[in-house]
Amino acid sequence: MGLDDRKLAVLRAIVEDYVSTQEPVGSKALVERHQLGVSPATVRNDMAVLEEEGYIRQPHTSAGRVPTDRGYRLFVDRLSRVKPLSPAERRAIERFLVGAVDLDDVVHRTVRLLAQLTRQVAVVQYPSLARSSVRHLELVPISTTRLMLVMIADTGRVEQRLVELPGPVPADDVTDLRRLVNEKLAGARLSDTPPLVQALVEEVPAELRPAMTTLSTVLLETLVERHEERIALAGTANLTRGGLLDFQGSLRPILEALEEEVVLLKLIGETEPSTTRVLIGDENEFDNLRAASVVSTGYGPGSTIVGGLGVLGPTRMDYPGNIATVRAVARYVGELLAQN
Amino acid sequence: MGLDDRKLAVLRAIVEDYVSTQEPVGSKALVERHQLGVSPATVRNDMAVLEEEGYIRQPHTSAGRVPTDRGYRLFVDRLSRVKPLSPAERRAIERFLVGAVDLDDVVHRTVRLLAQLTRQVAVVQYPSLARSSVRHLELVPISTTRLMLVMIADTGRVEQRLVELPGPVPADDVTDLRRLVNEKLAGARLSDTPPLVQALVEEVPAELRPAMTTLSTVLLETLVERHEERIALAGTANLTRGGLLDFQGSLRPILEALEEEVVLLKLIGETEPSTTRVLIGDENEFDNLRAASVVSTGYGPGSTIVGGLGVLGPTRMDYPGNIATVRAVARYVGELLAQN
DNA sequence: GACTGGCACTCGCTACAGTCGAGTGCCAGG
DNA sequence: CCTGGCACTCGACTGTAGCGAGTGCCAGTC
Repeated sequence: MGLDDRKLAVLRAIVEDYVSTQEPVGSKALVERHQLGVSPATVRNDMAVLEEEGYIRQPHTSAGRVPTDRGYRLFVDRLSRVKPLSPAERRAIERFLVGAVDLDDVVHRTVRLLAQLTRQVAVVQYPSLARSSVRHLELVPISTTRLMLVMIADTGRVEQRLVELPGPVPADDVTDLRRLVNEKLAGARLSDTPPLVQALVEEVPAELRPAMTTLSTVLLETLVERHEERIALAGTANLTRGGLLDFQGSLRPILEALEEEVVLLKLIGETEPSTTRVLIGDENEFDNLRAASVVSTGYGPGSTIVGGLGVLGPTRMDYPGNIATVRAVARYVGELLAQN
Repeated sequence: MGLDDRKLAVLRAIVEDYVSTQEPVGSKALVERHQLGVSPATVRNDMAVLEEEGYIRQPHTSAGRVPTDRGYRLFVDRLSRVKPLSPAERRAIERFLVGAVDLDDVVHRTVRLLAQLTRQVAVVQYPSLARSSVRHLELVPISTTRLMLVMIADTGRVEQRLVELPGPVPADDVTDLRRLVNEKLAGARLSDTPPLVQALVEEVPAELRPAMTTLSTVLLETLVERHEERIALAGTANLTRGGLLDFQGSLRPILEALEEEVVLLKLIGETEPSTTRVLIGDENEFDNLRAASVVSTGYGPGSTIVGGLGVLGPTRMDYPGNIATVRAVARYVGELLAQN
């Protein structure tokens, strides 16, 4: 069944009013606040249709209407335009991100910036190792039987692992190992390394074989197979705005979900094309988040994508504004990464 | 004014009951649940005195008594014995911490373990750089004018910074720089490095001077002066247990405080002797946390202390249990660090 | 056929009165 | 110094009533 333009305008008005007032909106208030050009009674008829179609609902019989998840979906897809950022916001983004000394620093600043601009919970995934290439591998002797393996990725990520060698390895051998490993692996995408590492173990001189074997095990198991993803989070205090009306009274499930890296990664770390993704309420696969919406997108230097970032908040959120902010921040971060 | 033994027993009973039931406790319930050997009326008289002295109070005129912050303080100082951990808890700690591959991993596991055992918010400070020594400094060329400086500390921490060189530096010079820097700084406490770095810049051959100068700036400014502290957090969902009765209805101030690293560091990152510290309610210097208590202690390999860890929860918490758990976990972590 | 004004109806919210009961403070007596 | 008894307080809960925002429906108008 088709909805004519006016019904769509009514839906849009309901969403906008509800988002800003947080109260069910009635037909009378609607015609007063928006130039719909019709009477409340007409609006009521339209509302009845919208309700029948599942776009809005009444919390109680004698209350105004509230958008459903489906209503928000329609609003996002067809009724809203991405708001351009205000100059103040643009300046804030630049000011915030300039002067980051370090990948950690970039991620940290980004996540706080996002939380501050959107007034929601912000989530930023560190550049994924799976999509990084090896820039350099460093072996630092800790003792004769211990090495610290430091991997520097082209995305700026640095990971380290302690390697317990099967026996003592002299300093010269460590130098050889370092050279060999770098010759073979530097520049390779992390996902392409397994066969290379395999080859390394086989080609290596006999006396280095045992050390190289344990080294390769650590490398493959802790860096490649379970590719270590990291996540930064900020703005959880924003969940308490709207005083428990959002999230039907309990922050518990939300806070629990936010503690699970796996969940967050699923939310914002998707591969997908570079479009912005919006998940509304029960579209979400996690029960804990059925009262929340997520706006996320990928970021990376140039047009490649190395990680995701986004915000999470009540379904009653300012979608156009948040979408715009998330996109803008992702773009700036991408530029920042491209410079390094 | 002195409190006799029975009054103290009454206070202890009130604290214990209130902590477990979360409801104001009355005189009748008290004599039923504890073997005090006296009648409710007597208990009432004792309560009146305790209230006058500020150890307990009545939420409403016709309600039972609730401990005040001062009452908890007395309880913690004089009325409670540290609970020995159950074997199950000991096993949990060992099981949880065995198999950590990495300092990050240790800290991560520790903070989750603490949150799980105490059912409170857990906070763990990474080993402080200020109390670490330099184990090794690595310089990785990124381009001819860029280096990645990687510092590995004896505590296992690894920090990296991008260094923009004033001009191109050939590979051999980087090797020289690396050697010089390590000869001078390896083994030094980070806090002792400034004069050493100063000397380095002066001693270095003229052609390396500019590079060494920028290098030393980065080193001193980002690693020594503003000593980068890091913090891990877990268990925020535990704040919602006790359904908003704790924290007088709003998690907001607590969540805000937990987002401020500075605040957390002040809470758990104190120098102090190796005793366990308990901050109760308004003893806390931050207004946001006046409804919360913190139990914290230092940890480190052997008897030295390299960082702090602890838990944060409502003033109505199981102090003896949490103190025991915090201590035990700190001890295990210390042992773990000593092994590396 | 679409829109509008009018009207009866629903139902959550608030205020108010009344009851109940847990808990207290006090006092006289052991 | 402790205890049992007793009057009192006051929050929690219940039921009732009135208010008002908002609705659905219908007959009338353009």
